Amino acid sequence: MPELLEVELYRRLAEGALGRPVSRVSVPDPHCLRHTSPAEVGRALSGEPLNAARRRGKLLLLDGSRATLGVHFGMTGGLVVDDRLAIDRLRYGPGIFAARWVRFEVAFADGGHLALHDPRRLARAELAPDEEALGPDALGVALGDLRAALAVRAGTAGPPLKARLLDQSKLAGIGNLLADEILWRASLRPSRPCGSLTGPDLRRLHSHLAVTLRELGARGGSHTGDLMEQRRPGGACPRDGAALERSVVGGRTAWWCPRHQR
DNA sequence: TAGATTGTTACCGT
DNA sequence: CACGGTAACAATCT
Repeated sequence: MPELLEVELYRRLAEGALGRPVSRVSVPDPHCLRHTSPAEVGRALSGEPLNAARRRGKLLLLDGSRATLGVHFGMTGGLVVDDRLAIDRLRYGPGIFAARWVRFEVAFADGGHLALHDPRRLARAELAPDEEALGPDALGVALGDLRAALAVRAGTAGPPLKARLLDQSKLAGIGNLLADEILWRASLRPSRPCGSLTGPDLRRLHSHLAVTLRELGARGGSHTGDLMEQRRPGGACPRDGAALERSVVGGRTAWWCPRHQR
């Protein structure tokens, strides 16, 4: 998915859909609904406008007067409002709109609409999502909250740092690309045990996390990192030229520099 | 073609 | 039990 930066773009796009009465809900692919049915979502949202578009981590929250709709975008999901697709340059996605990829759609009385678009079918929509199951949002996270997110039981090494950064219940919004970029900038190995981080390590990680989100947000998304081009076989560290290593951490592919990431 | 992909979750093991 | 690794999900691209 779309990591936090992409979902924030979707949230801004969704603001254009607020205040417009919902006329009906259609769900071309009911597979995308979790814990609910097309009829129930229709009853929950029809007749009233959406009042707010919020985000927590990678979860988009659309508040109606009677219910809140939560949208997860999976790996390749996007949001469409009034036929405008918020496109990410998904490396493995088409980056184009196709009607058959509209999985869920809210039609407004004024003729416009808001739709969940996903070539693959990993995106999900649900009513009353459990927001509290997510950790604090990574965007703007305070040092103390990051420390708490990375805390481990006394006397244990804890999980690999990257695995914890990807754990949405501890810290919400960081995905695979952002994690690699942040760790590369902070000179920390993805496999570094959380429990081994020193005070200076933690402060360095916190500042790089904040700067990375700000910079990549301004550039246009999670795929605009300095490491992105080299995340491939034969890739070299943009900082020191060392051959990048590839490994699996937290169930995802990690690319990192064995020379400067410790 | 085989293998990879910006995510989440059920399940299994320690 | 808490928590991490793994496979599955699904479709597309190199």
